[in-house]
Amino acid sequence: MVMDKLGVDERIEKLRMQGLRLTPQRRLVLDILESTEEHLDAETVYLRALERDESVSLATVYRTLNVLLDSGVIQQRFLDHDRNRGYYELYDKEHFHFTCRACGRVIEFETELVALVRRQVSRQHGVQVQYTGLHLEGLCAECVENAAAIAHQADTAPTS
Amino acid sequence: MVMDKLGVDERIEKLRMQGLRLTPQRRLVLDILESTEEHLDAETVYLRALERDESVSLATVYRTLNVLLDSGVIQQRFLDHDRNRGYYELYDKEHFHFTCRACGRVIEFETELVALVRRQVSRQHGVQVQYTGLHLEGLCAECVENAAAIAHQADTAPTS
DNA sequence: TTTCTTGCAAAAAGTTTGCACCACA
DNA sequence: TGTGGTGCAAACTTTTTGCAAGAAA
Repeated sequence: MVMDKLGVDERIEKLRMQGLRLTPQRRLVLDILESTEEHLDAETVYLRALERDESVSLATVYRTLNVLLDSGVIQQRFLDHDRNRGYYELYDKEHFHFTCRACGRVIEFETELVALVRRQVSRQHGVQVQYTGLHLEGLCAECVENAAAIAHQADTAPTS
Repeated sequence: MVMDKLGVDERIEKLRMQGLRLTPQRRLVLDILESTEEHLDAETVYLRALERDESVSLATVYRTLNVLLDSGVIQQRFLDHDRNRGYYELYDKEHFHFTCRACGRVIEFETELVALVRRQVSRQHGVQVQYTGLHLEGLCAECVENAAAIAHQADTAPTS
């Protein structure tokens, strides 16, 4: 069974069907998002686009991202807690993110519990859920140890 | 059984313990957040603050909100999907939000499933979860009906 | 009285937009 | 060829910051 991952072509097809033109810039932005596991902010997409086409503009990147968002080909997430900036990624299978507050690493995870939450909320409030954003923050395995060490220091070195 | 809701005084005590000064402005911002069920963006807090003190500045509101955030007295959420702007609310019992995409209404809900998610992710990835953001979007009960009507229209009015 | 906080205004940071030119379909 | 997309620069929105004056502790 093939992943429910769409190829670039299928996404492009999705755009076409909406009467959108297929410009090199759009192809480029799509390809950038297609070829990474990361969640990129608009500026990063722009910088990567520049590497392949010196003449693209940031405005076009933003416009393209919005077009792709509207087409349901990509999605936008707000990952940070201290910086309000959108991050973009392909609209593939549903997954969620854990951000390490110490090292900034992002861990993706899946969970079937979210489906339960949706059902629960739908039933309790009569709503129809179209989007679920679940985002965890904390310390990753590596940083937990460091934090433990720091906490210990703090313990032994009391007032100031 | 009394709610685990903190009073203004307790929050203020929390600030004091961190060596922060208790200015009228901070009291004001805290009181504004204390006396609403809503999630306010910085500008709304500012506007409400102005009603009681003509001389407060937006900069102070932002600075105060950040101080309160750092003190763990309030928390910041990103609720919108199309407008990236921070919303602030008291750090009380854990709850989550559903935003109606049609009318903008925000419904708060609680769920014990989130605790399960945390445990699941902690176990699977060895991380330590410190914050959980869960945000649903969709249509509220009222808007579901309207949407149904609109969808029906779209069905009967095909190409273009 | 010392240090932290405020107000003001200016600057940042992120995103959108008007307009003339350009290129997909 | 015509409509929609692009680049550029300027505007907009949200948030932060430098600095001198002001006020908690």
